[in-house]
Amino acid sequence: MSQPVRVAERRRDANRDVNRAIPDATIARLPIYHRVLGQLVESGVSTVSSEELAGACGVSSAKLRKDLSHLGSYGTRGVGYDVRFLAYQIARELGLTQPWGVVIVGAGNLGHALVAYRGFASRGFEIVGLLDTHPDVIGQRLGSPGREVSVRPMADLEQIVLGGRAQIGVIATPAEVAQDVCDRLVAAGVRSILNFAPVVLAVTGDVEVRKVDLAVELQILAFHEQRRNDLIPEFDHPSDAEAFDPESLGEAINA
Amino acid sequence: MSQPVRVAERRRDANRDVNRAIPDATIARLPIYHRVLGQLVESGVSTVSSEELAGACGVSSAKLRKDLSHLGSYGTRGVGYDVRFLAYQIARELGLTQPWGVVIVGAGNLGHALVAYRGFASRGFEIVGLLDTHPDVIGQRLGSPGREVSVRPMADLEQIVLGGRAQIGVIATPAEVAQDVCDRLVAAGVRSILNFAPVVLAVTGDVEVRKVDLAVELQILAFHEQRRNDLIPEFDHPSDAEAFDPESLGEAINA
DNA sequence: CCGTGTGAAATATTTCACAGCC
DNA sequence: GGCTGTGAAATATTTCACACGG
Repeated sequence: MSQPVRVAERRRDANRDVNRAIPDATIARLPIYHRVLGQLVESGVSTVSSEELAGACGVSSAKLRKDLSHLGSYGTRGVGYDVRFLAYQIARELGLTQPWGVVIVGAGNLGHALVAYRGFASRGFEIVGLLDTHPDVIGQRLGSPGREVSVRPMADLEQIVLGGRAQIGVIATPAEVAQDVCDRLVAAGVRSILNFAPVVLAVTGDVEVRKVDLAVELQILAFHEQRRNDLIPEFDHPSDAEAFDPESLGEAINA
Repeated sequence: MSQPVRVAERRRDANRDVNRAIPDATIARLPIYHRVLGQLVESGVSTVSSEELAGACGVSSAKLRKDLSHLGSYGTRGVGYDVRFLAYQIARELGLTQPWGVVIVGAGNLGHALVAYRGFASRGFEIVGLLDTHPDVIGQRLGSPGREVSVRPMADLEQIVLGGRAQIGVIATPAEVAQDVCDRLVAAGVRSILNFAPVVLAVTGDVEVRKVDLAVELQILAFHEQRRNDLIPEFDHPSDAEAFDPESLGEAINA
């Protein structure tokens, strides 16, 4: 997706292993470590070994140690890691020690689910805008009592982003309009986008797009499920000659 | 996540490169290729080169060709790929040529969004159950006019799965109950699980779990966003001495 | 010619295994 | 003695570049 990342030279913290690229694979696991560390804090655990933490995160201890070694030497040999201190170091590496503004486009079921999601605010993400085109939902108030968000018209997008409030855009719209929404977000200055629409977004190289695609995940599961069944003799699959009908295919693939 | 996969020896199709492991990285991209091919069919395109298809999928043409080479030789040198034929081959590899039953646990906002998702049925996934514990939502009818689903009580889980209708389970519940739901799904025979709850599920080795985690994706974006800002001198970050307060940390991490 | 299919090279990631430090 | 941090080895994945076939 994106290239491994070189830490800026000007960082001051002597504790940190400066000028080292942190692998993407590691970055993708840090949020898990961070979440589990938070749970350990709540359980009153103050120290944890790589073996224990790795177990709770579903990774090998060697992988965990290697991942953490990219951030610096935050453990104590013979003892383990201080849970709170390690959580803080990971949070800082991920940028969770500063607030991020998120604008969500699309207030359908998915948009509602996102607004309802706890663990947003606690990690420094604030929903600074929730947009939709549908007159019926505009003006609706969502969210928990403390953190209410009201649905605003799409026209407010530029104002919200240009006001410097939103660094991250979330696309929770139908696929048909996702590229348009993406273009408007980028034009307004958003450089980080999380896309839930099942389309490949076209963006310039300086924009980071991550995508979450339900259908993709299900299909990966289906592949493995099929494999499991392949080992069972009763199962059988169509061969080309039997099953490939070039005429009937096609339109059926898309929704 | 899971190990690369060895195709079962008994496959008959002479056209296929038998007994080859297909890399996980390739499997993860096949659904994208499949979806874009479907769009090409709808556009009336009948042949496509690796360069064109790769562009539409956001990958390099070399990667696309290598990926497809794991399935077999389905292109024509000097010409490209037959769109419909390639779509079918990918569909078969992914297991989309057979129907899959999906049981969704949790009929909150996310469950609603999943039921509303088109592109479910068109890829052979049928929602055979939608479960919730909340008395208010049980009995509710959701989904499009043709494909209606009504919310059933959690107690129906075993009946649905043991009836052989559900091969895939989707967990769209609050984090607190996700492990319990997972255990019940597995006990009833489900071996493929898609988890939307922000917890690391503990399962035995024969169960495939994939997870979709909004917070993780946002944090990865935040990391890259922070990096971008690191290159701008005005920005600065707390050093350990200034910002790490072991007392105030902790409980704040979790939702 | 043109574009696929693929060995070989280059990268990236994971795993091993143990030296080093508390 | 125990557990971290890390070089080195093993795997996995991507990229290169070109032989080959239509």
